[in-house]
Amino acid sequence: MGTRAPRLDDVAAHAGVSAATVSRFLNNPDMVAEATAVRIRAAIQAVNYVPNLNAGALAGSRSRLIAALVPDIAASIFNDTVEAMIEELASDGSSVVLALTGPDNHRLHAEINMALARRVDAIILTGIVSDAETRARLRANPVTVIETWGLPEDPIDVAVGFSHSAAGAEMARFLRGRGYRRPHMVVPRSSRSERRAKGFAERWMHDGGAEPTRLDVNVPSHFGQGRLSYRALDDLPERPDVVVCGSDWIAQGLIVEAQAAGIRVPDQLAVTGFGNLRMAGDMRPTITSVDIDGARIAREVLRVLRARAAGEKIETRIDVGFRVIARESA
Amino acid sequence: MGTRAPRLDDVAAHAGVSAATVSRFLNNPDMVAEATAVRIRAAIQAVNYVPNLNAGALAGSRSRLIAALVPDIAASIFNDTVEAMIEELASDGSSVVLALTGPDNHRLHAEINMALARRVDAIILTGIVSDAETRARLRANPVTVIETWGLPEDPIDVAVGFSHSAAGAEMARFLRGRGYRRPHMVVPRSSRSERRAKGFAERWMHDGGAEPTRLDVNVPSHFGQGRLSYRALDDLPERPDVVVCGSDWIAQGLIVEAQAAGIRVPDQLAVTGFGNLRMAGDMRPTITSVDIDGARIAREVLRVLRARAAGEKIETRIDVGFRVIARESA
DNA sequence: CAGTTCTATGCAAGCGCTTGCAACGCAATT
DNA sequence: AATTGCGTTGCAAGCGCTTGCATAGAACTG
Repeated sequence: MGTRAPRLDDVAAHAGVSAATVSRFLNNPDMVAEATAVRIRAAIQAVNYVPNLNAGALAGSRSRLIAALVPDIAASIFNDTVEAMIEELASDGSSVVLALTGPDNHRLHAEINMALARRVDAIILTGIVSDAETRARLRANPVTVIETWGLPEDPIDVAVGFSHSAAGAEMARFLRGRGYRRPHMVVPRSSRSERRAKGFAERWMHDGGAEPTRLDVNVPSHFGQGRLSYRALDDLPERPDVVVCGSDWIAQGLIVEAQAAGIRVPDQLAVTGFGNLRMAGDMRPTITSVDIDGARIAREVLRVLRARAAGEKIETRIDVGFRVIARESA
Repeated sequence: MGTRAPRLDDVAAHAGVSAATVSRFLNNPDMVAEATAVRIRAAIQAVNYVPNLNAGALAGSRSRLIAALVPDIAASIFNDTVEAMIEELASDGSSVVLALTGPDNHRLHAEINMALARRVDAIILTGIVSDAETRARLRANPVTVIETWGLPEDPIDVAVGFSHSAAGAEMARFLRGRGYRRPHMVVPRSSRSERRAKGFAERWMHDGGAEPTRLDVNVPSHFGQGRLSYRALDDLPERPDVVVCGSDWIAQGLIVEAQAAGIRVPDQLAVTGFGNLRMAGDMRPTITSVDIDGARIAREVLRVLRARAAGEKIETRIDVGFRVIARESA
């Protein structure tokens, strides 16, 4: 108790080897002979050794720390992805420092500084759009930067995501195929949502439809906005037959409000969401949505990190795609 | 670019002082004279210095890293609290390593090891119940451990939370006062929920009511369970007049399913939730719930950490209370 | 004005680990 | 038998910072 925590030397002494060998055993197990490994394992147990990762990070080139920056986690559409990444990375021996940049990214700069100060092995940006200056700053730094969810033309470093405009276009195709004619969009004020809306509108008009109407809402989007968005339909010159929502929460809120007003979904008004949250499949009616495979993104991120560590070349834009999930609401 | 990253010495040389002084400027600004501070600030700018927190952690006694362990974040009732803690700690210059222990806590041990290996300044447990062995292990370690949300009799170190049984009891009192007579409980399989259910039942019967019926559901609880729970009401010998749900999600799902079945809430069936998620106030009908002030918990956590750092004595059980929020659903 | 206290700074010894280099023993090769 | 090569291990020099102790003036004190 009062005695200092055991160090590598203590383990080494106990096992009758040098500290270097114990270090190798810990980091590159197959560099040490099995007979030695056995003794070291026993020694670690015996002295109850807990390595000091800070010392390791200082001496070595890896900190085994990854910074994940997201706008928020209270009600984020990225939570599944973030959760999957944390689990995936944990299985690889790395931990995640989760930093929140705020809906308007106002803490982005400070959190990037934090990440650099900790010498993280990588910075993962999810749902974050960074200004040119920040992008330049990150590019000038040797740290690995992975942008997820989006798929920018010119990634800072590596991007793992999907094309939002393609997702929007696909939804347009889908709804047109189902016979809808007057779509209305509820668009969160984020550049990703904007791109989806643009992709939707372009495809819709390309296929001969009239320009869709739209309502912009603040981020983070939530259930309550769906209700408000429903009421805002009254202000439209013409009643839409389908409302394309920027998130499943908005869709759910809109459905609840519509039903409270005695409107049947989808008969009198169809609704689609985005994100394919678990709730979407459980709602009454179940919500037609777009699924993004967060676990897949997480796996790709880990793959990129491993490739980087091994010094291999990697693609800089990894498309994980999306899937429109047709359900009852549209 | 190809040149090594600037260090403390570089700043020191540039400012014409010793590295020690720069270190002090960074960590205890008021130990250095203002005139010197000015030069140091300029030097930091000039050489574009980013401190190395790993080196700092190794040399010093603080890592400025806090480990927050939670079961999950995809659909967690703790997200508001966790978010508030991350923000609060960020404002204090610390970052949070978020570790997921899984719904059954199966990764708890591994994640505690990770936290200890990183020499975190504190481990924060939220929504986690640890076995006696783990508690003993943590107690044997000098690290600060803060349990939140719960308020155990005998905290590992410090607890910031509220009495779940009191919250259950208060809900019983509230519903009885509103004239309900046949409550049914939907209880997630977590020890906290269990304690609330127990508190509810005891108070209910103490006040002369019959023993409430109950249905246990798996964690993490979600919207879909609410729907299933509604259907399960048919199996009850007698129809309840109010369903007390272990989370707002369950309550919401149950309401949606009841309405789909043509039942009016609360006239024909009342419902209450727990957690006071933002959605609860937006639902149709708005959901009567119990509010836990996550921001308050976060502030208390920071206060505890600061007090510890300053070597002050602190209470080991900090009750932040709860509030029943009466709304339309019950 | 000598003695005492304070304030601001420097010196240098670590903090606990990683890793390049060298060395050793042993098996395979010539 | 001499040489080469490989698999293991040890040596020791850092990695970049913090902090106890010492010091030198400055600012008091009586």
